[in-house]
Amino acid sequence: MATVVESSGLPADCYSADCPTRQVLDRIAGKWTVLIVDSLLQGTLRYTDLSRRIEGVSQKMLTQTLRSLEADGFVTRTVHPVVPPRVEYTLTPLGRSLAGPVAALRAWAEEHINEIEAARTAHTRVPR
Amino acid sequence: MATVVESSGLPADCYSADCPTRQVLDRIAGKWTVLIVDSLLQGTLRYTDLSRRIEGVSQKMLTQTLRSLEADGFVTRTVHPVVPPRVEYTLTPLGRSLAGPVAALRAWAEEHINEIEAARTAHTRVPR
DNA sequence: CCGTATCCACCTTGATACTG
DNA sequence: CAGTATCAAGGTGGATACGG
Repeated sequence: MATVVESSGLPADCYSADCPTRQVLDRIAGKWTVLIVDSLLQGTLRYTDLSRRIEGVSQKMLTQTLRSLEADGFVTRTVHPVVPPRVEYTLTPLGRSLAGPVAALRAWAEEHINEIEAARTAHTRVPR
Repeated sequence: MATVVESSGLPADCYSADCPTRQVLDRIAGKWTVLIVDSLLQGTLRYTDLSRRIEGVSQKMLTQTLRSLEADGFVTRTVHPVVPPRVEYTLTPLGRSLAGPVAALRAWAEEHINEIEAARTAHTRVPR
């Protein structure tokens, strides 16, 4: 089951769009995905709950992101046939497991953001 | 040193563009950043080395990505004043440390990509 | 060898209006 | 309540040509 690997640690197909890393990166890079997943980590939420919780998201983007998260198996969508409609979104085990690497990334970001901003300052103060 | 946290695990400011997580996410989400960092993990490379190694990258994007990586303190750029020009790129300690969370993400992606693709197939086969 | 400069096609996002 | 439809704006990346 050894995968083909270049001289670096990166699989060869990571230059193409269907590289697993690329696909996951593109997903979590979206403006709303991480916020939605994080909101659902504690439990099921309704559509309106999400839209209130995630400040600034438009109906279009919330729906669109939820739909693709559903398609990828990260959330389940449950429609209760009542009036008024009641639609609930819940993380799947896959969705919950995504929170792991995202948390690692967040930890790294918060640990190193000062260093990054210092570099930016130093760089702009000496443009050339 | 306690940071303000919402009822979820996500810092409150993660709804804004200057949230550390958002900034780092946007950086590594770029099409070329991960490939460049990975290429430089083993050591210094010249501009042309990078362009040959990273198949499909245009001069514009390679230069642009390297410049912003430099501005953020991830790589150093060394110009040797000779003819023909010799410019070398090297990862800083900060740049090398970024490889950690990225590797975690890659490992997760490769571990779960089958599950994701299975979900996609199941979803398209039952559109409604 | 190592870039810069321009132009352009695409894609993502957001605003707005409407509906079962 | 929980969406869909449509349109417009901005940003990202690529092709191409040229320069020190």
